[in-house]
Amino acid sequence: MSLPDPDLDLSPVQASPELANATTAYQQLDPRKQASIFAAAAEEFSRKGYSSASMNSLVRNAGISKGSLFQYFRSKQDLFLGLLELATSEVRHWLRAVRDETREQPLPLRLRRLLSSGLVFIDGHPRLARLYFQLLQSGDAPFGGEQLKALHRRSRRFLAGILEEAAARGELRPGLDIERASFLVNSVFERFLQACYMEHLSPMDHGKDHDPLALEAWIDDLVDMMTGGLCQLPEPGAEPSDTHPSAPSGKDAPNG
Amino acid sequence: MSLPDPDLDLSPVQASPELANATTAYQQLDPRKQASIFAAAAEEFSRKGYSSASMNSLVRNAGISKGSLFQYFRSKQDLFLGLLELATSEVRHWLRAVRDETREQPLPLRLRRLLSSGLVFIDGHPRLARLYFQLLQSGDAPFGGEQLKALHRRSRRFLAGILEEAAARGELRPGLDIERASFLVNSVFERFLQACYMEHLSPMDHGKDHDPLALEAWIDDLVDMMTGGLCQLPEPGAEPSDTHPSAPSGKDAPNG
DNA sequence: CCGGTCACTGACCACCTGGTCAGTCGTGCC
DNA sequence: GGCACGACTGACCAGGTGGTCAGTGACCGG
Repeated sequence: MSLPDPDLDLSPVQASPELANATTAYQQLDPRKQASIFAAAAEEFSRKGYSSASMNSLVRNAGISKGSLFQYFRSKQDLFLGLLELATSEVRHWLRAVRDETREQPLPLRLRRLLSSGLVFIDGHPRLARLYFQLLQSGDAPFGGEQLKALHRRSRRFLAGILEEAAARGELRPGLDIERASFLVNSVFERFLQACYMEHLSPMDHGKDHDPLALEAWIDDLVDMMTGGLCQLPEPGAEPSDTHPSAPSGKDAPNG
Repeated sequence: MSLPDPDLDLSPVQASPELANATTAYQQLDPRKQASIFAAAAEEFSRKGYSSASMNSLVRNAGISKGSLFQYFRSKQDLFLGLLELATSEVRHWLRAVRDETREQPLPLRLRRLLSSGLVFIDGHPRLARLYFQLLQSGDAPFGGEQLKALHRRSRRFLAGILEEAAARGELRPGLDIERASFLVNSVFERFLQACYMEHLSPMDHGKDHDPLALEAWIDDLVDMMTGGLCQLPEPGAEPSDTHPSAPSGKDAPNG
């Protein structure tokens, strides 16, 4: 393979990731060294979280001395924030690309596309993805809730935009609260993507090593359930409680 | 109120919380001291996470000496695990109670009850809840993924049981995959409850200081969306993409 | 008033942390 | 060769960590 390290996130995106808070010394560095620092940092932070990550261990894995690292980044926090900014901007670009190229498609298809290309992203950038999700949740990041709140808001706004477009096309139930709907979709999406690489979230069978077909089936079902609902379609005025209507329509065919 | 410290979790449940991994020395302790240790530990761990929590700070807040603490608990990990076991068992009891007392009710109502009594639980046991949710997500806990995986599985199994009962009553869409449905419901539930007290998850307006009515409206909408679906009810054979059927039924009335 | 018991204390331990800086080394210029 | 430059190093720093243990003092039976 052309790239010796398949785990080298970012490499398909740009050869030398430019970390935001890096000093000029870092920017003038040999790109391969930049990459090894970036890789070691992403690995360390994404595995241990901010406060448990050790600069000593990071430096050991990156193959540089501690003195150098602190010439490239003023502090642990600087390095972490730079890394995060890169991760979130990467995720943002990917999300926008999928949104734009599916603009004309009906909602269920769009949602499926979003999820499945989310899987592709995670596959290609495992450490960035881990970093991003860890940021979304863990509370030990070195900044107050404001930035986290903004990130979550952006994430929901993104989905709200997609839902609004669907609403404009009449695809949504009339009267649906977009904000709450996007909260729901957001919850399921983030949880699903996390579950796909974090073993302990685990609804899928991780023994099969990410069988793509099985994951696509998951995606189809999740989107069907979100768009079509868990319950049988209520006949107006009829109580669904103890009647057993045999076949209302196609079994569980997607409605898009 | 009768209890001087409203934050004293657990106090309405049992006077002296029995932490699992405590030594005999702890069990023979003055219950008030037990409670103060428990309170300080829950506060410390739930605010900072496992690895960032400091035994020194904990000891200071509990008003005891470090030597004593390590006579009551052999290690930081022991204390943390005991605390977690208590939190999870507390949550489990509460969940089961709600499940049992709503057994005869239709699914949407049950789901609403689960969510709203979840709010009550969080209100009454803020630190326990924070601890529990932190455990669910943060990766810096002092044990491998197996236990976390089991916890998540239990959480999903609980909801799967409720969905199965609904399916037996014919309340669910035929052919619905219960496992995946419970994953979906679980995602939304956990995320909603977290959002209710963690500011940065934040879809609700936290300015209004937990306005119960607004939260109930959220709950109603979320359950409606999950059971009824986001999209308008598809007429079999009709593509909903570019037709604008004006009023399929009641605006967004719950279907349960 | 003694001696024994025992919960309790906090100074202390080895270790690790993020961060620094005097010194080393390779390089290229004169 | 001599020099200056600057990237790089790792021993070092103050401070914090989880954990220990010799010592203290309150209590109690005799």
